[in-house]
Amino acid sequence: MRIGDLASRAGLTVKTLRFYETIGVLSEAARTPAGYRDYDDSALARLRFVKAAQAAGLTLAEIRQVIAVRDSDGPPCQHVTGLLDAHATDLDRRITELTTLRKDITALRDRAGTLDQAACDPAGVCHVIPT
Amino acid sequence: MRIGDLASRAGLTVKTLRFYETIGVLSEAARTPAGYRDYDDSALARLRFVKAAQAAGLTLAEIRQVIAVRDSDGPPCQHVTGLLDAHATDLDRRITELTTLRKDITALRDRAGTLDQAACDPAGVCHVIPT
DNA sequence: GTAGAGCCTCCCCTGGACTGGAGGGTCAAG
DNA sequence: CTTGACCCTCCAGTCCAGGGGAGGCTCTAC
Repeated sequence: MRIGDLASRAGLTVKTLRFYETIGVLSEAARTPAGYRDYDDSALARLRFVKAAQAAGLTLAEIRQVIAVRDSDGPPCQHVTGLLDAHATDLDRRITELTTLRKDITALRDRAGTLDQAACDPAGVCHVIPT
Repeated sequence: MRIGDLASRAGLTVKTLRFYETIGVLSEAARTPAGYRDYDDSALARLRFVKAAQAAGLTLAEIRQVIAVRDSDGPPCQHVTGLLDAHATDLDRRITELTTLRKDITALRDRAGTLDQAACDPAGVCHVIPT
């Protein structure tokens, strides 16, 4: 099938598929005599994996790595679970950070209600944000 | 004071200060006859505000806007509280997304323990990530 | 007078995942 | 035979907050 067919079947754009090829997430396709890319169903399976892995929080660079492991060392399951663990740890950290920031913003917002706008000092730009 | 002094007092780099000037977060400084930037204490106060606003989650583009409002319309307090509210809403959404993703990863990770690595199908790259 | 620290401008680089456009070739239908 | 949809490559830009380094001036201390 041609790139446009594959793109619409996978729910992606043609641009995205060519981009995936350049970064090594999608392997180079066969070509028709005219130079058009010619894909088979394995490409679609590959793209489904890429989408699922992205949904699981993996980056395209990581996904490319996983594919490389699969192609050279066999089942990349251990590598994948390692990535999942790393992402879980990272997510915990980020969620904590964002939750802290959320609380800080709430505190600032609450305090803002008690302030007199006329008392806002130009030197500090705005007293809603304490320096 | 010269740019290096201001940078160390503000806890920033010289590069950062020049960058802030180009994007309009720090106003253009006076120059010595040799062309060196020459700052007064108001620049330090400005930088303190910028850091505090960043810590509150505002982007440099938003901070520049706030400063512009201050310089043309007076106290930007209302503008600032609006930004805080918008960021709070955005944070709530992002925290929800990340928490959902965290749960999904935990589920995948738990399921991975029950899978047989030998049964990992090459066509799907890795069965730890269900497509 | 000379070393070294500090300053200047200018332009490119990063990461992440694409997107847009220019300029041109190919294919199927009418 | 032409129109329009589709395909090709290559270049460049998006967002965000800076960092790196070249090539060249200036200032201070010894």
